[in-house]
Amino acid sequence: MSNLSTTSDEILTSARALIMTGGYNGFSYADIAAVVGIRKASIHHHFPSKTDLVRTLVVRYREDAEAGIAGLERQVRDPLALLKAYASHWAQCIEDASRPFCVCALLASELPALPPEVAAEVKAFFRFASTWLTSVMDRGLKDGSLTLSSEPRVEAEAFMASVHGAMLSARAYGTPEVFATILAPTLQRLTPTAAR
Amino acid sequence: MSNLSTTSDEILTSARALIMTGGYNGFSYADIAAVVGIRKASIHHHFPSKTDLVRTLVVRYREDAEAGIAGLERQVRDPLALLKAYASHWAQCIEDASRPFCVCALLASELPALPPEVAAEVKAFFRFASTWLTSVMDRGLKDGSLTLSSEPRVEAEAFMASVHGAMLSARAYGTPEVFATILAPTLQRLTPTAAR
DNA sequence: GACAGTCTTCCTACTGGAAGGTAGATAAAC
DNA sequence: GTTTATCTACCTTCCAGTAGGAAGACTGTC
Repeated sequence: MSNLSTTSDEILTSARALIMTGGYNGFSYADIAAVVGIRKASIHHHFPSKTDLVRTLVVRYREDAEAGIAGLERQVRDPLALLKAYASHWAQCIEDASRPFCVCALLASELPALPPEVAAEVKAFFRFASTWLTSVMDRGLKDGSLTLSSEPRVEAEAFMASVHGAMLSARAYGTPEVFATILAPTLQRLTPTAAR
Repeated sequence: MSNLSTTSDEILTSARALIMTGGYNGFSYADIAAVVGIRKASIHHHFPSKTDLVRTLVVRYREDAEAGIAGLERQVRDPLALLKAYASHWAQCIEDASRPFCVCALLASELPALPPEVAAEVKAFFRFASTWLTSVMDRGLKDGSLTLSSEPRVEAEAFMASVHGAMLSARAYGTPEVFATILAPTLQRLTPTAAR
């Protein structure tokens, strides 16, 4: 059982990287086969259809995100610090080019053209991220560690939009630093005056 | 000469709509042919390759945007009002589903997988939008009609990121109103205290 | 004003390759 | 001896793109 799931993991990993660069229609089974070193047909053994593959990948992506957030919450308590950690996590992923774009952000942009099963999982990712960020904003409002100018839910949506938009700009300009540059004033604005 | 360019315009218009829903690899010449009512081969007469077609489309898209902005600048002088007009233009496009997504935002997300000629034009669009927004922020800073918490250029990038991110969220949730909800606090923050 | 030649636009018919996916065999693992 | 993972070989459909021709519109010449 030790490496029983290794091949399917490799398939998912390479598919994730390929989606991150070109979206759902930007890769094929042949591309994955070339990376993993197996034949196209073997991929169909693990994932009967492309829809299965990408749906599984998005589910896994969300589970990884949930685990990452849970781990972060264990280490960091302060709401502002949580938002900063989240932003700098992405800043690092973009700057070292390891994960230059959010899989679900890219898929969401193509949402109307996606198989319904995949679209549903992408929407679920957005709901998860929104729920978490809203809870962070809520805690920040209650303990005064965040300065909100709107309801927590609206602040959460605005924050997520900034992250996704900043990601897009970093890609468009080809300058990863733009991400951090854009996020800085957003985080600054959420910081209580006393802590500045 | 009256309708000499009509077919090529129809091709560009339908291609734009198709790109807006599924990106560069989300449509084919066959799709356009079905919409316009001509054969695939006829499209190649107007646009020899798909790269030509999409490059032309993006150039046109930017020219249209430039003309739209120029028209807006003639009608509206106040920087804050300009930003509000820009935001509500998109809010309307998204809500009436006429232009549910920015062509260049979608293409930018697939940037690494795009033909270089197309990628270059997409980048040019981002530079144009950024330059214009920076000039608006600059004027707002100088005449005091905007409250900036960073340099004009950074504010401009942050504003553009919010617009693109809000667009994405509206699409992901399937709720167009989210766009305006996210932009509201952004515009609020830029409004001078005296004018609130 | 008629004719000839050219240009524009669109057509049918086709090509080579890539797409997602299937059938069925093989061989090792449990 | 069944299950798992992989293979070769193949299928169908779709893709971008090409060749070559038909029909009409435009243009220059007599």
